[in-house]
Amino acid sequence: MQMACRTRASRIAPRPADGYAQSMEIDNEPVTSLDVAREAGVSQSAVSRAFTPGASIAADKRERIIAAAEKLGYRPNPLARSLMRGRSNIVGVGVGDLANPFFVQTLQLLADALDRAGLRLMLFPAHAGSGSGPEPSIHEILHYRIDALVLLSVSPTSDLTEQCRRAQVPVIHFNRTTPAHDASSVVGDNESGARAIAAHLLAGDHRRLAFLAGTPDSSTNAEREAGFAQYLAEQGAPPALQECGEYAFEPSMAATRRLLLRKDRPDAIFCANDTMALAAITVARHEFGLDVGREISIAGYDDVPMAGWPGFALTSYSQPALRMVEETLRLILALRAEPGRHEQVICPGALIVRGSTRPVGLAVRP
Amino acid sequence: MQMACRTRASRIAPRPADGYAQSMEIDNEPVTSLDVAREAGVSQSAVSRAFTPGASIAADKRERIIAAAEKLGYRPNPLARSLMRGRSNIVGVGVGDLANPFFVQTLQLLADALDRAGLRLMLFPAHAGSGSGPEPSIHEILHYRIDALVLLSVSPTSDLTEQCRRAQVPVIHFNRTTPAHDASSVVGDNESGARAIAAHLLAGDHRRLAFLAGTPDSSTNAEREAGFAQYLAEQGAPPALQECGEYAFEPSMAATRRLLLRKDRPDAIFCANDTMALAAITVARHEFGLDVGREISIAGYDDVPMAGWPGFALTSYSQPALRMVEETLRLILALRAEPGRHEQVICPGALIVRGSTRPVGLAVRP
DNA sequence: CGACTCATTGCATACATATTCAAACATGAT
DNA sequence: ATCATGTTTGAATATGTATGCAATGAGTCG
Repeated sequence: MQMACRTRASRIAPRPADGYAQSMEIDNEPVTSLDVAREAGVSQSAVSRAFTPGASIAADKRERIIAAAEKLGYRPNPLARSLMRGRSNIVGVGVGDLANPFFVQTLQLLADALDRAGLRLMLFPAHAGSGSGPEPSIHEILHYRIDALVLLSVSPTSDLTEQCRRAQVPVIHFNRTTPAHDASSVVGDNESGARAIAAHLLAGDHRRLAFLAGTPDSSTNAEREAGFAQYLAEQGAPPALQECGEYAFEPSMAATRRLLLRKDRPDAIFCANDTMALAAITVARHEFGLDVGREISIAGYDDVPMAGWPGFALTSYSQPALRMVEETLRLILALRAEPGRHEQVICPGALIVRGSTRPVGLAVRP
Repeated sequence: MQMACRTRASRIAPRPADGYAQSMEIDNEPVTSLDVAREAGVSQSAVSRAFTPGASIAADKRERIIAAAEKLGYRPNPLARSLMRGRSNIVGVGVGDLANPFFVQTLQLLADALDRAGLRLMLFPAHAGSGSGPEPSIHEILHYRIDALVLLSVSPTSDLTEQCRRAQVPVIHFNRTTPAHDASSVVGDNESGARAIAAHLLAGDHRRLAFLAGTPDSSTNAEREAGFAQYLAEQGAPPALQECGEYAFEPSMAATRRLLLRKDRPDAIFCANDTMALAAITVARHEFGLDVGREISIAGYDDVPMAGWPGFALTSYSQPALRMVEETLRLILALRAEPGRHEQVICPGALIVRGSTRPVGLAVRP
């Protein structure tokens, strides 16, 4: 049972008698463009123009207004501005699973990038509960006249896609493509990456490969699986065993157990992301006593920071998070000029070889 | 060098000739309360009241309006609503370091909780670059008439605190207290937790304890350090060695090396959070070949999900993230009624004993 | 039936800004 | 000096909703 939380409450001192009220204790009323206009002796329109880049206003007058604004502590009210302009400078970001460190990294980079670009980030949960789709809150977020909607590996309902099209809100899928190619997307080069992993494992002289799959209906999983299988087929290698770990830790532990309990136990496992690979290493090492990197090879995908920890030394194919975020930002800026357009961006990664896979040329024959 | 990203662009088909335009292809113009009013044969005020809980309107009329609204796909424009009400239903959330899994977990829970409460989450980066304080963007966020500002372990500048007070925006510090107690806060019971860890380590019959500190100027670090040191002093144990890991992985690896290279190597390390403890385990095991949990004990703080992974089995003191988020939400709702008030909430955790510390009663004497 | 209360209703206005329009103004060319 | 051209300017209006106010109507009680 949970203990109750301790609480200590207090109040701010009441404001002093009205005689002192002129001292700037509490100025609840916010300062508006009209206040600045009066202070600078100009019209409200002029104040607005002073804060609108490219607006028609004399340079000296602008300076006078800016000075008055700073004196009063004025900033244009973003709500009123958004209402007028029909555009809010807000970007909606839907995130499903923050348990995957790759998306955490992405979110942090995206928050920084948007901030530098002067855009606000509205975060909302979009749990891809199978078939249920994102929460209803996303529909309200659309009404904020957002500049764009970024979905971090979230499957959208067709209803949502339709709503965005009608509201002229560009949708950018991050790390996922849509079957219909009816929206923009920024993804890694999943097929090439999977082929690179396959080549690396075959070169390590492994006999029996396995593929630990992620969420079956995701495009990343489909592409990684396809690239892996195709390369094996091209090289005349037997097809890989397969289990599903759903891109999550616990299910991947179970899936790894199933693989390692087989009579024809695989000697190499390619996991469709790093989280699953970390689970596979954990099970192989601590439950089966295997020497990962010698008796069994395990490779992942994403190259999250943890993959580099000495305890894992995970061979992986990197996804360039920073580059992908930069491309996302570029798309956001480009698409708000042309909402109807869409663009698919593919960012190449690189094979990162570490100790979790057997080095090429050092095969251990029984 | 980074390879260029591949790109594939396409345009949506141009809208059909105007003869077909009445088919609902693109309705750029959003539907307003006035449209609904006309459809339902009422005034605009009535529509507004139909969407305002507690407003004075007849039940049957409300139903008729809701029906008309659904038919037209109407939702009140949140920007206009916020402008009128002087409150936006938006909560600003400032986050410094998402490398700490505890804050990731918190952010996810907070996003869910706010969403269920019908509040929007505006995320902004607040890198606690020593002395520089949060980014300037936070000042603009204040102008959104946000309901509250939640800071996830971020040290605010006094300037920011002052601005929030004047704008009547309640500030809630998560996992950090302010020296002046001039704002609300939700924290774990750091002192008790540190004392529990100390008691556990002493009971394990350790001879030489060390404390791996986090960011020196954070309240969490100060409290955990104080609780740990006080308990040792009370029990007559010698004071702990000390190094600083800054709550981050790499610096903690270096700090652990320094500790383990000493002639008087400690046989137990209490790390001020789990991230640092994972680094300590990694170094002890892979660089010094130590059997963690027998030859050396390592304990952390937070009990993040990774602490439970079999590869770490980290003894830790849990911070109840869900409970803390619930309290934060309660505070948000309470404080927007009384902006001047503030409240300190302390949520107790629990000692979670795993394999990374020597079991009590099984001391290995040389 | 009259006076009273009370819940509804619509009109008008406020929220804080951006932008259209026409007028004012300056500039330069003829 | 005249005209054409182009830049500034402020008044007016628009964005989409919430709400104060007075008026309407329906009951209720005497």
